[in-house]
Amino acid sequence: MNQQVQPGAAIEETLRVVGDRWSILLVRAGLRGIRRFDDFCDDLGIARPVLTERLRRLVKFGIFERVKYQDKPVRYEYRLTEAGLALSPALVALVRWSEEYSQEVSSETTLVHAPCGTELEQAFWCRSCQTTFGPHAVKGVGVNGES
Amino acid sequence: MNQQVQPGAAIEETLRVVGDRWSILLVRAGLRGIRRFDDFCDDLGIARPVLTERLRRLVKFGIFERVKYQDKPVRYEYRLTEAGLALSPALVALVRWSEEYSQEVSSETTLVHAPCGTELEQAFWCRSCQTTFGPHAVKGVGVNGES
DNA sequence: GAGACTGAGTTCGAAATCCGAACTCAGTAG
DNA sequence: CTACTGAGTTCGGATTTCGAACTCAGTCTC
Repeated sequence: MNQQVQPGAAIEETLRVVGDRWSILLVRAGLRGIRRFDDFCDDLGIARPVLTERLRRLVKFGIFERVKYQDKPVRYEYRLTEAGLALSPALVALVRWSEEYSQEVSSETTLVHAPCGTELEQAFWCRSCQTTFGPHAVKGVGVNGES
Repeated sequence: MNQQVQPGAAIEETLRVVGDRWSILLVRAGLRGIRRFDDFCDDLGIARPVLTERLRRLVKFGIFERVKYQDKPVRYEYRLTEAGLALSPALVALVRWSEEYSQEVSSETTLVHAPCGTELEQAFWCRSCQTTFGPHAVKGVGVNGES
């Protein structure tokens, strides 16, 4: 008996969709070009029933779409939608974090700025001030202006 | 039969720590200033045994630290470490995403640049080029230079 | 100094999830 | 006719999660 909307409840909603061990990995696989059921299955080592359920949910929330790619035996594949692609900043942030802080894994991949190959930094950008800034200068503002 | 290291396996490792319905919410609560067991409990509506286990794990992975804040009855609270704070870009990315794509939740909170109050944008930053850029210009580079 | 309260957990059984392995079903290839 | 594919579904058992109630040390109130 609860569930009153907290400031920032949106993220709760999001995590209810994407906040399990697999969904983000599925998005990641999607970004890597994986589309077919069995390929997701093999790539992630996810159990089939779970994959079925997860894909269905991600489709329902508009992150993947189920597209027929063949008629004779009717076959569908799963493609990231625009909303799905838009999750990539979050993914990148997680990859960056794991590179920096995750112990015990040799990060054999680094993210770079494609044109020049320089390792990227992630920052927030204020259009008014024309500056980048870190997490310390971020603040949440509610409709009624509460901190 | 499995578990060979994929490019970007670091994120798997990270999601094993942080990729459940609660951990990210706990970090978020930490960022909002919540520190005590019962407060986490009330704020998130998480079951107590799960909270116990989750906090223990997050401490083990260096995201929270358990700090004694009182002696008489010995009491501990949980504070975000630097590594924990460093998760905020990922959090912000998720909040931004939910603001933009999550249906059915009125986002009553927006993230802004604290000094000026302008709504923030999230971008990647290349130190060499002195530019910001979006996800399209991001590329992963392995130790051996594979795409 | 007896009773109520607090904060930080534990213990418990019931319910929901996850897993691996085997099965289905339509169509295709030889 | 048999073998194979891709995309699932069905199954029983193992693991997690849940809510509610209990513990335990110390404190506060009278």
